[in-house]
Amino acid sequence: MQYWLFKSEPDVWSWHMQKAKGDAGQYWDGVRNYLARNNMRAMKLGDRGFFYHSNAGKEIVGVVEVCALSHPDPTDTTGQWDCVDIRALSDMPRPVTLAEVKANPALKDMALVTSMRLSVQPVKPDEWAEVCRMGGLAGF
DNA sequence: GCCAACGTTGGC
DNA sequence: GCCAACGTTGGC
Repeated sequence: MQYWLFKSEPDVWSWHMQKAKGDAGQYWDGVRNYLARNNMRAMKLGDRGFFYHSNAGKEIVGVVEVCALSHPDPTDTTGQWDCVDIRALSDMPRPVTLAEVKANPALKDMALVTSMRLSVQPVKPDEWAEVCRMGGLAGF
């Protein structure tokens, strides 16, 4: 299993809205960046991801699961952009802020810090475990 | 609202 | 294929 991080502006698509979709999940549309697209193409069913609120928020608020493999983005007319579906699995008991991530030496190489603008990022297993620990989340 | 970082576009 | 101009993202 691999780990990822999905960024969303809460004004556009929030964790609250994601959770309201329940187990059916939601396709992650609107990605128009090749690296982010390629990351989604590499995802497998059951891969886990953090849900991050950019701009307003700047914190990791929950955990999601990939529930549909990469497929054409329904909002794209050019045929070159894809998306996966994700569903909410759990809240972060304590949201982990960007400031906390930056302040933690163990997370200094996290893509959230080094590739600030990438909207769909890979997360290493040790980074995943550390963020879960910081957020008070066990069993993921 | 500003601006730095950085990805994309397009002229050559 | 290089690189300058431009547009967008996202932290502050």
